[in-house]
Amino acid sequence: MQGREDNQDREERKKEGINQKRKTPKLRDKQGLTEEEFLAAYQPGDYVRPSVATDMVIFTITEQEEKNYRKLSEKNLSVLLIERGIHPYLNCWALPGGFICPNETAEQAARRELQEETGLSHVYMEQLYTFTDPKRDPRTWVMSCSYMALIDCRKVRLQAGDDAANVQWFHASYRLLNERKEYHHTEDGRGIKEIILIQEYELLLSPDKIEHPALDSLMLDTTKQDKLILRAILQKTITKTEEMESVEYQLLENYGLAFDHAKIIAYAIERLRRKVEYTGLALHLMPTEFTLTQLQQAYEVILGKTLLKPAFRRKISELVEETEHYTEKEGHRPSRLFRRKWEKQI
Amino acid sequence: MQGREDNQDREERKKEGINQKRKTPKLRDKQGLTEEEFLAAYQPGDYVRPSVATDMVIFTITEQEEKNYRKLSEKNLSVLLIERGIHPYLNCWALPGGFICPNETAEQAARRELQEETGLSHVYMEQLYTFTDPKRDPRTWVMSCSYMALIDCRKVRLQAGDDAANVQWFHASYRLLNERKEYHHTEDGRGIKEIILIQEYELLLSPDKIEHPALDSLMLDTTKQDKLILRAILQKTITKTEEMESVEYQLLENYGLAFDHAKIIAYAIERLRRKVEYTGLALHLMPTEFTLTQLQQAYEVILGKTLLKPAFRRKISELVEETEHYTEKEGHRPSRLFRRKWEKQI
DNA sequence: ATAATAGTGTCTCTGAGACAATATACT
DNA sequence: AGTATATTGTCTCAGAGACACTATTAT
Repeated sequence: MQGREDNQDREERKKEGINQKRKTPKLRDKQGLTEEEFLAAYQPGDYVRPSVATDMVIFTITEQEEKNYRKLSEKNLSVLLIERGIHPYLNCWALPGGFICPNETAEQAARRELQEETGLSHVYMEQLYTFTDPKRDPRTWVMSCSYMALIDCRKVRLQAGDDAANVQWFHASYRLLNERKEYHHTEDGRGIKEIILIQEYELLLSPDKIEHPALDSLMLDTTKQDKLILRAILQKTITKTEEMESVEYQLLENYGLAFDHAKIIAYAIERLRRKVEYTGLALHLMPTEFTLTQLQQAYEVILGKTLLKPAFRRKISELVEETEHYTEKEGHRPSRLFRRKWEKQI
Repeated sequence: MQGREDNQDREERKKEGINQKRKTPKLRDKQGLTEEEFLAAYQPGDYVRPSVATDMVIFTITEQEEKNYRKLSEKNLSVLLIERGIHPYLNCWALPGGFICPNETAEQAARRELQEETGLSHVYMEQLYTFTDPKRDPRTWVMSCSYMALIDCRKVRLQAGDDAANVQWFHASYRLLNERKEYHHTEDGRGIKEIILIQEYELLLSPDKIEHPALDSLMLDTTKQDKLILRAILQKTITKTEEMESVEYQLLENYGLAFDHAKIIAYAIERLRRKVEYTGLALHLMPTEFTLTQLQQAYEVILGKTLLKPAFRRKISELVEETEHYTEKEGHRPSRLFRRKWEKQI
């Protein structure tokens, strides 16, 4: 029953509370109850509560096979999506996720989901944002506590979930299409009251070519696959006044993506781009041993711009350490393999 | 009733969904239903849902009166707390906050709460983190979607809430007491499997001296006030392995603060310290016109260290602009007043 | 006059940006 | 041999840190 919890759970809560040293337990409230008595008598109110789900934006770097044996393969920033087998948004693609159970934290729920979908458990993960628009789910009131995970897709065996839906990496492209500014002047016309910056971003998600053996079993129809491009237009409105500033996202168009997941993905990409600049976040996308050029390519696909090699190497030099291994059979000079210098970074 | 919603709400949801261009509505699922039919027949499941509240960490800069007329007043970073008049945590101090209603977003709920408590509506606010430990509230399953707000306390008329509890600014001090590292080696003893960094932080909250006229009406007993110092010891555990890293907070001691609010405040202070370094966030704590020294003091109390004047002025020069006003009767050379250059920062 | 802060000048050092030059395996 | 990438070197310029010096008011 909604809001009802078993006695064991109640007992545990009480212990938790009492274990924290505090003065409250002996105090009596206006009804003359101690905290212990209050909690024993407590009945959760019968008002409406939201469902709370976690949605995960799982990033990885995928690569496309090159025809020229000498050239390096082109890299992409990719996101894992699942095709929905049920209403609402039937046959649309959605982020992996699920409802949070009463005995777990949101992070535990997210890790459980990640494990089910990819088989991975020890990966980098961080909480992104909690989306609470009451109309974001057409069924009922559902909040989404979103997470971002960074993984190396080579470690993954993709598994279609119980609901027999497809799972697929989608190459993500997120770019600014246009922007405009509005200046709202004060009544006397002498100052500025408010500035609004309106930007339109395009989010494109196209299925990655299947090169991984584990994906063959999914038997996706390749001809159909080429036409499948998910597309969303997001309007980002930044409002500034002297006192405050606020950012708001709106979905102007949305083709093939479920719920507000285009918003969540856009938010994740923005966060990733920002954090990559000042942390070693991108290293979580790499295999154990990698070349510096591979790492630079990862940075480049995330930031959407090319970087100068010497500057890049200087910047990340404290984050990596040399191994004694080199690449082989690459059609050009072999390059040294590096690994994460994770021990030092604490 | 739990999970039940009225028809009007159902209608609105349906429209929202349909307004988004998508292919789903015509599709039929395995039961042969279109999305419209599915939603019309949809009954929310009768499983347990969490309550979701917002908690707000409202920061401001308060100042203590100096005896020496020449010296500048000492500044503090302060947080607004409310004394609880009911169980649980009766007579403990808590962050302002409340439950989210089904017709509003978390941010709207937070702004509503801020308005009730301080009378302010247009202030800087950002979502912090969603705390989901199922045992964080001894009553029942309650998640907290936390927000941080930055305000100028001179604009505030503090109002005791309906539950007749006290409202008070608390000077916040948050500092590292000690840290230790543990290295867990691999079985063969040749490498490192895991590094754990354990830090203990002390969070102290002491009531600010009442200097604001609006606070006089609260008639706090000053002798009692001096003894009232809230104190929490937080243990921050950072676990690193080659693949992942995770951060966990634990409350080792907690005197006088309700729930896990010490964790939320600590998280907010850490976020504020980080963001102040690379944004103009601190400007939201200032009055409309301020001296550069005042602004520097705000930075200093947030970061907990002194800054060099010329370097500081260079760094924030793009964020502020001159006015024609000067301070007066200060016992030393008057200083120019500046204001936020908010129009340019977009 | 003096205490205390306001405001500016400048020297040094570091780090990022930009371009150049050399090295090397694989077909 | 030729190609494409690997790797290192260095010049310049901007910005942060550090210290010093001058200016100005109320008591």
